[in-house]
Amino acid sequence: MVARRLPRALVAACVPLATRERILFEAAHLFAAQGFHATTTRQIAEAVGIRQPSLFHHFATKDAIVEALFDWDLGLALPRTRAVAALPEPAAVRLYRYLHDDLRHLEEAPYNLSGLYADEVIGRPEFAPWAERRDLLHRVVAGIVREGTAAGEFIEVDATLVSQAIAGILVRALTLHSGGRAPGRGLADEVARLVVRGLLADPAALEEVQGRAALLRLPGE
Amino acid sequence: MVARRLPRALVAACVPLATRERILFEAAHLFAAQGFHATTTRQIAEAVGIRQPSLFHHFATKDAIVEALFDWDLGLALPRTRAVAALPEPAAVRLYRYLHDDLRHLEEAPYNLSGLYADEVIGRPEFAPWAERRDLLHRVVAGIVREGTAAGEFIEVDATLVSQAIAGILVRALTLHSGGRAPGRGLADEVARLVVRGLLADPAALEEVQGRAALLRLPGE
DNA sequence: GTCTATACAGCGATAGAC
DNA sequence: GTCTATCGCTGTATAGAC
Repeated sequence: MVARRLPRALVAACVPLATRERILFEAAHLFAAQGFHATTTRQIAEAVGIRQPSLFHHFATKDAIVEALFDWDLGLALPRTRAVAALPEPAAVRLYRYLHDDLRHLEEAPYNLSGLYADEVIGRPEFAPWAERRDLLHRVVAGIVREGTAAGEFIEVDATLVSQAIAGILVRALTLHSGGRAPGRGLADEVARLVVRGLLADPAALEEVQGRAALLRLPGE
Repeated sequence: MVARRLPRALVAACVPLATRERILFEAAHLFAAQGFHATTTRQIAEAVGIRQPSLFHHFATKDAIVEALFDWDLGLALPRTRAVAALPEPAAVRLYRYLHDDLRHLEEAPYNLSGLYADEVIGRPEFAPWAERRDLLHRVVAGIVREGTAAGEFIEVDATLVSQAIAGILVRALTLHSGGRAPGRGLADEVARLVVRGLLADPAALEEVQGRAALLRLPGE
């Protein structure tokens, strides 16, 4: 799947994707820019280059488009995060690796996913299963932070607050990235360094943490 | 204005506010929970206890409600932040004070403002003046960070990335708070400590920074 | 698989009585 | 200042031809 490593604009311009994929691509971008409710099915259809009713041949409802995007994102991120969290490594290393991988995943995504995690979307009762999975992911992250504090690696902090702050940073960093920042310039490492350094009882340990995180082998890789 | 220091639920239940204020209060909460576009004028009216057309006696349009909320928030935060940024103090002290004051402002707000800063609202062309003011505030914050790095107080970081990360944390911390966390439990200081510690070249200086920030006297106080 | 035509519900906003 | 009644528009989704 080399397409995921190319700049999004190139993908959109050159690669002849299936209509279903192009709907997901254009819908995600419009959701990110305008919000879900402000984006009409007519706008999505126009961006794809088809008529509005033709959308409904590929997705039964507008909500189904959102579900497909959630599935693509959380369906991958949640198992991977749990795998990282379960490794027999220091909490700082696991947290670093989680941050790095999540940011890379968002950076390399063919879709701009930053519009999905606003309360107006994921907070709707119809999407409650996805909200649960997101909360579960936050709890896994909070668990790593709590273990790090207990082990003396991290300072004393409210782990829930930290996991929420991380969620806020990730969404926001993504917005910045999709706003034109060159991908691959090290955003993933830059953010991971910033967050982990702020938590480490001994910030001088950051370099070793980053090095060990980079060497981690996840199950199935 | 002692009402601002009471829990919001109490305010809503006991204090007989003017209709205009109650519209702002209920609209802000609905915008935060559902998003702007998903919130209908009928829902706002129902929450206030009047009929839908009666809203338009107090606000000419639905957008005018949003404008009033932006004015209440940014109209106060922007001048205050600029005043803090201009003080002859170390960057760490100014950043700490900004974070603390902004969080207190959000905590004590009679309105839940977390719904306004989603792209679907502030990104709309009609609200471009408010987006400009928000961006200006971010640039002021980035300026403090940049000065801190230049002075050797802060580590080497991308100041724009940091200001975006801070924006993400603030919105998210607010969501957490409005979700039932007890106010006044030190959220403002907890978040400010976390962020400033992550930036300080010498994290041990945090205690002194916090102490000096608390003693800062702003012009006109 | 895409089209034209259209159903039909819900939206913001207005008119005018009280 | 609030009400009832209603307008005009836009939204999602469907029907059925090609």
